Amino acid sequence: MPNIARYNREDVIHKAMLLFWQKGFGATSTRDLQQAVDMRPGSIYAAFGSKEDLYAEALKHYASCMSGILDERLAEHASGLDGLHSFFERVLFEPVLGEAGQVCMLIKTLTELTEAHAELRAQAIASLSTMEHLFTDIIRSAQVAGEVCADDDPQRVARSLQVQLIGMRSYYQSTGDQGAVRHLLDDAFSRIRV
Amino acid sequence: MPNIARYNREDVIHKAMLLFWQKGFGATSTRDLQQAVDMRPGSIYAAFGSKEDLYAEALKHYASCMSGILDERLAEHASGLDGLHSFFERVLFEPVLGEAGQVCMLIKTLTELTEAHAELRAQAIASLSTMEHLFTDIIRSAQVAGEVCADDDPQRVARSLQVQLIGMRSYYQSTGDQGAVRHLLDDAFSRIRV
DNA sequence: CCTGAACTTGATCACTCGATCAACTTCAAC
DNA sequence: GTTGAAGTTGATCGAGTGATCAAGTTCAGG
Repeated sequence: MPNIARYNREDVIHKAMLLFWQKGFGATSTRDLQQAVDMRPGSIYAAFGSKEDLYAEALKHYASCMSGILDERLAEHASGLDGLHSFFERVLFEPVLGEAGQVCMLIKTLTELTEAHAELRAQAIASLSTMEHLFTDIIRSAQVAGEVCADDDPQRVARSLQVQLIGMRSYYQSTGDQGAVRHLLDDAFSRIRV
Repeated sequence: MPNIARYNREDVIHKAMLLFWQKGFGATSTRDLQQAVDMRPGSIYAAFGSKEDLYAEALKHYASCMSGILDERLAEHASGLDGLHSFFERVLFEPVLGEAGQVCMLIKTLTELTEAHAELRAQAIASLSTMEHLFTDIIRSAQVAGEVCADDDPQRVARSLQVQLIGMRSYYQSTGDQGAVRHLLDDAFSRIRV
């Protein structure tokens, strides 16, 4: 089997993710993608099948990045709750692209797409669910460690945090008011600490 | 001045809003609009100028509807906090269109559009700010009435509620889990009640 | 009746979209 | 060096886009 692809698949997916994340699925044209990843249409379609398939890869990559950042922050803190707090800070205030905070790509996907793209929606929903479970495990451990009130339902606490993160990212992207979001973030965590 | 428009402007704006809200700005074609409001392109452009101008009207109408619902719920409850709670319930669980809850149109606008549509963004941001101020006034009154802890900053409480509403609407639209959102909503209000 | 401005219509414009494909290039295997 | 499959290229496809406009329709004022 001669000749290997001239492009780096992971690099291409990463660049496509950044563009899709920024502009959304519909507003990103295949021409935009061609320029961003420096590939011609034939190569892109040979490698990924369709615009939708490439978006699916980008979405998978996004979810994987988020999990990676969470793991990283958990490893940096002895306390799971501190690690989670640090993850929220990272996601809100140290954006991967652009200046202002970006809305979660999973939420953006679900907000933009209808049932005409049911597979992409299902994929985004599954990733959101995975994140919620990760949060729930962290809260449960924090209860064992005595950081969170043991009477609270860990799933409800985790869900509330996820909803607040979603809201804060939207709010921050809209207003750009970092001070306000800082308060919102600190309040959210101080409420669940014992 | 002979001959008056055959269409009802408010009705047309309302129908356009429903379509724009459901599909988003970019995914709504002028043909879709023509069918939805039963007008031909020339009439629409004569009456509204452009797709963007019509969206602006739809956005204004949306914000006006939301304010109207809030006023309505406040009038129905002696307690401002109860009225606000009722408003949240209405917005989350009694959607204007479709079955599942819809994401806030203001947030959807800000999530979808880039600085290429700066005016629409600015309009959405202004409407969000107006809602936050309305919430803040309600919280302030609730503090006077002894329903909310007087030590809390009313703006921060209002902002937190708004962020949680944004998050809950996104979460509900994604998961469809009404029970979970009910808990989130009740928790959000029970946290600020004295 | 007419007149004529307001309004409506549907064909049409220039353009962009996602996707395709025949022609071309590359290079491991022999 | 030759082969041939993998990979690449850019022109191109048909469909759909937002917007325009000449022609047609409507109806209050005279």
